[in-house]
Amino acid sequence: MTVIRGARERARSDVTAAIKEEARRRLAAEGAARLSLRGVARELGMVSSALYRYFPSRDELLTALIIDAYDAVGEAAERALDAGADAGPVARWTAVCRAVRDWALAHPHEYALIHGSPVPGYAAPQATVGPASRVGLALIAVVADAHAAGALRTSGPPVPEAVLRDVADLRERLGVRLPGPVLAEAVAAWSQLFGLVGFEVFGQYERVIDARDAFFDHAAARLGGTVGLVEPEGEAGR
Amino acid sequence: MTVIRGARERARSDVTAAIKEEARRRLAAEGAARLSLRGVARELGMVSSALYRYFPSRDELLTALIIDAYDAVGEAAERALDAGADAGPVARWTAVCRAVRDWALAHPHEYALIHGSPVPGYAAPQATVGPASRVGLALIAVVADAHAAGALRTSGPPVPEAVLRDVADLRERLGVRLPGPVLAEAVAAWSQLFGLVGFEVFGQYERVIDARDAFFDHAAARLGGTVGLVEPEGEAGR
DNA sequence: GTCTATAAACCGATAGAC
DNA sequence: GTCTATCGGTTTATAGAC
Repeated sequence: MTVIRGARERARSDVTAAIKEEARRRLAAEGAARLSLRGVARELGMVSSALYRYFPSRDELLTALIIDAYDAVGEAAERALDAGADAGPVARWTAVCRAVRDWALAHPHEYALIHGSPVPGYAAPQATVGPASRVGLALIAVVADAHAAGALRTSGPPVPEAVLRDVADLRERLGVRLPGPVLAEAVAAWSQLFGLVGFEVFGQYERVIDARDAFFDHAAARLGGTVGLVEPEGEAGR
Repeated sequence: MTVIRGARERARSDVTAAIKEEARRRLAAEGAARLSLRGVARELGMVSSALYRYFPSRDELLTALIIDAYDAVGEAAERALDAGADAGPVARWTAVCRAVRDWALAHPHEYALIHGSPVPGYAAPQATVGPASRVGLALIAVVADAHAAGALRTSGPPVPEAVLRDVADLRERLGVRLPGPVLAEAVAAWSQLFGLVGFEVFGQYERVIDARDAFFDHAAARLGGTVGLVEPEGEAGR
């Protein structure tokens, strides 16, 4: 009995995975706004009504795709975070940024789904906010570790009071040990990272920048510098 | 005869404007991917085939909307550029950034049209590239004027050679007098600006940053600093 | 869980009358 | 320039048989 139920559930999750996979292909072809259950079903050789056994509505399918995308890019960032545990702070920061960019370039339509135009008529449910914050948390982890190691050099104009109040809230919710101004700069850098990535993925660098890799790495490192990251040898010398 | 033709052409441009206006409303309601000539016509009390006298296809209407949007945000940036001619470089830079952000917040769906997900199946024609560069050119103008006034302090790690070759090309095409590394940083800042704006317009700061104005101004000024802008009193003192 | 059939919409684009 | 009518598609979602 359990075996049969196990088998049934495995089959169900296989079909669910196949639906999502096909949906991602359709996403590339027609975009999130026009994603249709019927189109997915047709491509899978199923009939549209059969899909309703797996996803009760088009929006639920969309939500599943969005969560998967956030998780995928978040996981890529976290992998880079872990792999760079022994590297210098700037190199580690840049590696996390690179991981985000590489994922985005490899999955432009899923990137558009989570960082492009909102889908009209669709409101993201609460279940997406956790996965949505993974990249930001990975970036903050780099900064927090650098801070703990004393490899942080804050500078620049003072952060406005109102912003400091916001990040004090945020710091408590995230449980991160980081000076307010640094956390504020990290949030700014987080959003600016997606400016760099978005311009490249959406084709705005066409006929402007060809050396995309070098350009990105340089800009990402620069961004890390804005947050206060310095290479470890900077601790003593300079 | 000329009077009649003049009157006719004025009527024609009035209808064209009404169509675009209604199309912008539909854009907000259903997004660019689902924008339909039929829907616009219905809302205007026209019949769909009548629209084809003004726009030969849905894509042509989309192109007109895209160009209008680029021109609108570009004009806002240029107005801020001109208004800030007497201000310090950082203040002027921040004002141009603010103009872009304010326009985007006031016209989120048009912003999504030009800086959100590409519309599937639509390829932007050459006619959009001029208007698309206006914001970037305004930002570069701030930097170029600051450079001419000696209010630029370059710093930071060296810009990669390959990137310098790209911007050398760009500099020639734009006819701007600016050191390569500075132009490279300006391009990076240009894209990062749209990260800041996009996060706010697309709702990613929800429950993260409340003091949006202060946060943006601070981040924008910081961005200007990355490019090398300094307040004029920095020339002598410090 | 998958099927057929169906309701009640929607779309772009064109032909041809006026 | 606007109309009717039309072609040949598309969609979400449900009812009910198997």
